[in-house]
Amino acid sequence: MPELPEVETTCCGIAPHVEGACVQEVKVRNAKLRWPVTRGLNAKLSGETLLRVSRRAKYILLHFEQGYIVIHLGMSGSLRVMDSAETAEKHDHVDICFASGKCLRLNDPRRFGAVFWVKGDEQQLQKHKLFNALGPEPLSDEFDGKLLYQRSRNRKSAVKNFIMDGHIVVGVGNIYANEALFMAGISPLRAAGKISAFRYERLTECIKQVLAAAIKQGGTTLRDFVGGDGKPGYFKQELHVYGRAGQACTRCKQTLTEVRIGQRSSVYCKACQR
DNA sequence: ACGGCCTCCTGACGGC
DNA sequence: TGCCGTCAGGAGGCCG
Repeated sequence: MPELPEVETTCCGIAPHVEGACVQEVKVRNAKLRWPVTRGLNAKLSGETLLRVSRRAKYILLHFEQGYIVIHLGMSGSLRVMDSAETAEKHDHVDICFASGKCLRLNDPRRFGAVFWVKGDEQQLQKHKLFNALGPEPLSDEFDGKLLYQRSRNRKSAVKNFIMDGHIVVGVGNIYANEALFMAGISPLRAAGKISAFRYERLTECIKQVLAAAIKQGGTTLRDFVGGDGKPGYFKQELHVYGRAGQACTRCKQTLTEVRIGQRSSVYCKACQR
């Protein structure tokens, strides 16, 4: 499941191959993604230059003169740069083909992903319903312990849900929420409003650390995002709790506990996390 | 404003 | 071998 590090790595991986490229054709084989793929993309973008690739939260932004193609990978999506002539396989839903003969191809088995057009400049994008209420980027200076502390006052929800709420901070998915809470020694079940400023400082640092480590590791797998051989692999970062329910805590050896918080699997150590 | 649940979808997996 | 039920999971939408 693409988490922020995979999305970031995808952006970095594709950017050198598509920035400055001229769109020849946009092929939509299946428009039924999370939302219908914007109609008329081919007519709108043929002949236009892809100016820049960037990212906001887990949305990948392809900048054009008149607006943005916004891509979300959902749970199972991947983007690769390949020859346009390469036969499309099952779940290859959208191609953005360039005059160079290369294309950007979206594969998404579960179709929780999205491809849509937002007209206008950056200000217009910011005003978009999906972007106007987003919290800061987790790796930015704007995201700090003070912010988490202040915004969590009087909140009764579990801290794990709190840090996964994109209105508070973007890009913290299930895997890294679990890992950061383990690293910070905080129970995922603890009420967000009952955590001290001191512990939020620590949690903030842990979130930044796990994400930065994963992104750094992603840099070594950049080649996976280019070419037709297989699908991009996600990072096999050493995980301390996620997916390890029933196994021994790497710190104290006690058996890790699994609970469901907000329909999501959460694994933690009852001894190390309070 | 907040919290909790629902929904989209398919591959993987377990049971028989 | 095959069929069927079950489940995960990002995150917006909706309801109370």
